[in-house]
Amino acid sequence: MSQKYCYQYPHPAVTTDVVVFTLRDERLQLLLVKRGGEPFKGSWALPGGFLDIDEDLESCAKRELQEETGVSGVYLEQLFTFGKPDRDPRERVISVAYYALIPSDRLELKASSDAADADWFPLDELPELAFDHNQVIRIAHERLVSKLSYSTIAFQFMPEAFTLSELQSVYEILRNEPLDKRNFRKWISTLDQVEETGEQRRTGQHRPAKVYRMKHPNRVEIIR
Amino acid sequence: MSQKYCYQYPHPAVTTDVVVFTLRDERLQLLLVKRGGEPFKGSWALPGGFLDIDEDLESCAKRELQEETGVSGVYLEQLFTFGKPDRDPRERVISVAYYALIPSDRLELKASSDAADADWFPLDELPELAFDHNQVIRIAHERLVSKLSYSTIAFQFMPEAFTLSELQSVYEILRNEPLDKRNFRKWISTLDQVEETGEQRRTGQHRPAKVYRMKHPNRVEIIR
DNA sequence: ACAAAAGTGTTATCTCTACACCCATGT
DNA sequence: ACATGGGTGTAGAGATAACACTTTTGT
Repeated sequence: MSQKYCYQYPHPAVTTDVVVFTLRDERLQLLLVKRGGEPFKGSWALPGGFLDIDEDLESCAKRELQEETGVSGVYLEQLFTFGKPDRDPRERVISVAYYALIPSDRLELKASSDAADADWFPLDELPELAFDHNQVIRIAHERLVSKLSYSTIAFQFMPEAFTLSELQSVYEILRNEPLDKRNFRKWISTLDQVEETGEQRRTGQHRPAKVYRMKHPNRVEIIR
Repeated sequence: MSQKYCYQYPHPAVTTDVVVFTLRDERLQLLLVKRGGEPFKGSWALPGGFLDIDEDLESCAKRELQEETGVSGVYLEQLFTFGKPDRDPRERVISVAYYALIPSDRLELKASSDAADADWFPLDELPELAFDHNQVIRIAHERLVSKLSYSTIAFQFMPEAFTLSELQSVYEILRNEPLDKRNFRKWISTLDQVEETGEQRRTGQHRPAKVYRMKHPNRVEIIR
């Protein structure tokens, strides 16, 4: 095995890892992959991998996400860079962590991927994780929760078309508390971020709900 | 010149850069160093340098800060990681940027340092900068301004003992607008972050001001 | 007709903002 | 005695939170 890339001073390896959130079965869940190689072979870990030498950091995170899940075009944001000297037993590794939000209608995992096995786990039922990934997840969750209150980031969990009750349910799951329906709707209308599609959704033996879409589906607005 | 550190795959270099803010002459200023070597020799740049292979990222930022300014024990927070493939002409360099806040009574620069020349520049009178450092500074400033409104980060600019008028002046400089004295003091008192030292400051021909200190000088609290 | 979620306004409470005068000191 | 910044409270406006009934559909 050749060692052909040589430097005057030691260089760390650089990876990106992605914390992929979704809402599934009324719970906040995230994507883990089972490691196929050492170290931590057989453990669950965040999807991620080494940075190509000519690749932008965000491109690397997007590529990993695409390779593991087949998903692209979702909300992705840099989270934090982790670099404790001993966080990887093989060599010095700096990990630039990102987090992503996937709408609940796009969470079919690509069948065959780099990682033999990938699956969704509820945030409060995580298995033991490789590396410092528990810490990465904790920080990603804190960021997500705090962004809830001053941005429209939660909209990134919504499919293209949705009802206001569905949107309210997303906020209730994320904030883990019931919200008042009238106040919620008043608040949403002040945000000026959604519009009626004109469609209705008839589901169950009750009045049909108006269907809405986001005015700017790819934008996360800072509010208040 | 030997190239003795070899890897199977190419590795980027990793640096930390630090955006050091202070308040000086009633203005928000930041610390720049003049580059002594190529590339961008003679240009002003952020203090920073290469990560030692067994060094934690934050330790590296602290070390650079210490080497350039002689200052330690100040507020330091990771900002963002910059990694565009062409941001350094020598080789691929990933820069983990931090920002720091220095109290206005500790800004004497160490005379002899790595960087031959180091100086404070008002944020709105910056020279041309090396690398992508203009972008780094822009993002650091945005972060600082946004943290102003939901944390006690501005207190990190204060010396150990200060008057409420001095504190108000800090907020006025940072927010670039005058504030109402009574409302400001009411707000400060709801934060429950300062206490009277019992001392007074007699300066000029007017009533002396009560002197305050922070209750938790090293903590930045999330407020509101 | 009834069950079930959709939809819709008003009032009370709290928070935020505007605003002006007396106080203690140095000269 | 006067000039200077230090120190203090109240009232109106705006924002937030609490709260219940009617509508439309499927069975």
